[in-house]
Amino acid sequence: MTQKPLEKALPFYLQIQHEIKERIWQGEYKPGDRLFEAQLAKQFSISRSPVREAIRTLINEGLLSMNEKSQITVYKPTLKDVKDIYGCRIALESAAVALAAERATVAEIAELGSIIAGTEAAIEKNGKEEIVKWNTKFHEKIILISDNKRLKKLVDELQSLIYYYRLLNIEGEERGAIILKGHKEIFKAISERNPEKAAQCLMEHTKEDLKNLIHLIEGKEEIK
Amino acid sequence: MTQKPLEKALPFYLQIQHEIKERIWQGEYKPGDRLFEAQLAKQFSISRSPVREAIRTLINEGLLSMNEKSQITVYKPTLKDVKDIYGCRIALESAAVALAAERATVAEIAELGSIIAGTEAAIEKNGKEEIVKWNTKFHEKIILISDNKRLKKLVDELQSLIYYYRLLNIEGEERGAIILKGHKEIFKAISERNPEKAAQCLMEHTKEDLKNLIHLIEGKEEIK
DNA sequence: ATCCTGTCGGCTGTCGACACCTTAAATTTT
DNA sequence: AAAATTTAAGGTGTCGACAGCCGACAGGAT
Repeated sequence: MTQKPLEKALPFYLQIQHEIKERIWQGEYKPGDRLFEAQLAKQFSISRSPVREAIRTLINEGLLSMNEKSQITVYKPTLKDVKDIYGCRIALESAAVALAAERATVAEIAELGSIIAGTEAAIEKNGKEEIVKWNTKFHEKIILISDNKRLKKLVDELQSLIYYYRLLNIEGEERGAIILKGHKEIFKAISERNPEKAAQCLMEHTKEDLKNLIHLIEGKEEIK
Repeated sequence: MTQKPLEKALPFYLQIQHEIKERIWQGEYKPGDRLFEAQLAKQFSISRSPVREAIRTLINEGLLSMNEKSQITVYKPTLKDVKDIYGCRIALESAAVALAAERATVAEIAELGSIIAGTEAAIEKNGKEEIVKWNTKFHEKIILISDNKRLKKLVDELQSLIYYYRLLNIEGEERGAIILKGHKEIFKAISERNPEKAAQCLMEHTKEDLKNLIHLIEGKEEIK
């Protein structure tokens, strides 16, 4: 009789890591903000060691950056950076969708279908938060179907770098509808088992996204 | 077990990081080998803190891995892993080469040409080490031309994960020639400013590489 | 002999302290 | 008053120590 293993509290350095990431995503720490080991340690009432480790990991993931003088700041994407990241995402995700179109099981295709249904419902209600959630789900599902963990990790990391803009991207009246249209095309191509077409659709869909995003960013003048 | 003296210039944790990476690449630490913080610290005559940091970073880069019990081992790629990694590389590098074909300057194309010349010379001399070096240079140059730092970082990391096999891949009589042929085709496509063709060539070239690599790995039965 | 259980040693997670570097403020010098 | 030099403060890099967890081993009970 197997006994469920007792849960062990996560080590501090992991908890801190998640907490800092959360704060960045929530906008509590803004791009360019400087962070201090000692200060964080005091805040969390722990020593600097776990804080240091957490920071190191986040630097590796790209969410924090360290200059020559070892000063830590919150990652601040430039416009070129956003474009570069999207370039990578397009490359990786279009490869993923091509794989998905080849190897998706009937059940998996059905799941994708229900995600699209969910998106439609969210658009009806005009729940922007929710639309974003379904949108994310759709892309994640495709990567899952492609069954390539390495690919998933890379996309996840890229995604988290521009998490700030996730919500931005459904500003504008028709964004939800446009995104849905793109997803439907991709879905169709997968259903038809047409890898090239699926990749093509996704590429256009994502480029469209990027274009919109750039437009919004330039409008806001928040990054140059 | 004397240690070559550590330079004072870089912080310890960086030196250790490089040293460990080097040892993995040199085969001193083999896939699956376990590493111990305290032991390494003693070897380098420093405390555990910098060692810990170095290990953390290498874990993030994927060269080391940590199990549930926090034990550190050298990354051991599975066959599926190698395939996945190549899948990512193909996606990223073919995107890179397409960009390169669009925006390469005349000077850059010339540089690529001289790299190919270097490869030919190396093949003449049958210098396997050297062939590998030129091969790497060719791929790196393309990525540089594509002018996408993010892409470069991702490819570099993937590359380092299977660094073990860099030499493996030119085993076999005609490998050098085959690789060269692939490079020439890619080069031609870039010269013609044909992104699609360039991407197509690179994809086939890399798939060919993977196929050969899998063959060799399966022959050696070193990883399953 | 087999099975428990208490003990020991090894290893990681965390801590507090200190040395050192950089930057900015304060003081002296011309 | 401006420039140069010293001093102070704030932060990072490194250290040695300790606690908790885990596996190995040994000795006693069945």
